[in-house]
Amino acid sequence: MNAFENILHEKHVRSTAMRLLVMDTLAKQQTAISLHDLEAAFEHADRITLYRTLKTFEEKGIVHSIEDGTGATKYALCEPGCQCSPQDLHIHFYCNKCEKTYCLSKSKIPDLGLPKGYQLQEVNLVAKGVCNRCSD
Amino acid sequence: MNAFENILHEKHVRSTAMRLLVMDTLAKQQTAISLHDLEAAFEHADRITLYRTLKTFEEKGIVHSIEDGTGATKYALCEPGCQCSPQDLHIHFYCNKCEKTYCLSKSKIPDLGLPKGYQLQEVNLVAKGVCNRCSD
DNA sequence: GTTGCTATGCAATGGTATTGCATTTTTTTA
DNA sequence: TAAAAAAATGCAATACCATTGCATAGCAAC
Repeated sequence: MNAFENILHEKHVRSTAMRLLVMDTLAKQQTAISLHDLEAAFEHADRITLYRTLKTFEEKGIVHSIEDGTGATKYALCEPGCQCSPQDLHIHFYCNKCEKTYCLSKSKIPDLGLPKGYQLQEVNLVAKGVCNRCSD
Repeated sequence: MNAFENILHEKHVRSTAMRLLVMDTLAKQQTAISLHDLEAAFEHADRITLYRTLKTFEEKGIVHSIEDGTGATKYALCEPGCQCSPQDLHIHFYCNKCEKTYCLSKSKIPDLGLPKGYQLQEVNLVAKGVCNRCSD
């Protein structure tokens, strides 16, 4: 049983060939990718199956999604130990030059100081600008 | 010349009946609204004209847009003096119960502490949970 | 008043997200 | 092990939001 199978088992998601392939593909990315990107990484995979795989992964806390404002939701594998609670979440950075969305895993979301009465459940924070690779 | 006409003039946008109506409608909202919502506020307005009005307003810094993850971009009037730079920006809050998006104008975006080499230009921060009206 | 630019309105299109249903695969149970 | 149940997959179809092209109307400058 390899690492991916372990994760699926831990998260109570059945291990299938397709799901392992998707995890493997996501793990190889340097950036968060869209459904379209994921589809392009396979030769003969059905878009809908990939879509539902991502949705299942998201529900079960295997990937997190990012609304980066491009119109296409991006997905990336969660870090080990991530519960997807606001404290676990990190900043995402969308580069206006290379048009990629990066997980800044080490930059956690700062305390937001919400007004009284607001109950925080999730945070989607996307910083936009020029990434370190493009700013030379 | 009323307040809205002044703003349009300052921002170098021509004052038209349609644009003044849109500003008026936006000013009356307690929340950021979508193009669809805006359309519903008028009886006989063309969707595309409203779309382009919002786009023009956004370009000229009259409104700001929020990607709240619902799939439909939300718009709200900028505060007086807003330059839409990261320092001016505030947190948005999407309520999972009433499904509305609020501008928390007094809650500015905290310092993000981006890694070296990342140049910040814009920030889209949407906190999600239950708003103070729905949490009683 | 005429010319030219801008705004408006209608039509059409493209892209992403999502659901329904039939079929296959996997798991459970007898 | 075979049958039954549950879940995953694949194809088709759809809904919704965003966006562009083009023709017309309105305003502004000369």
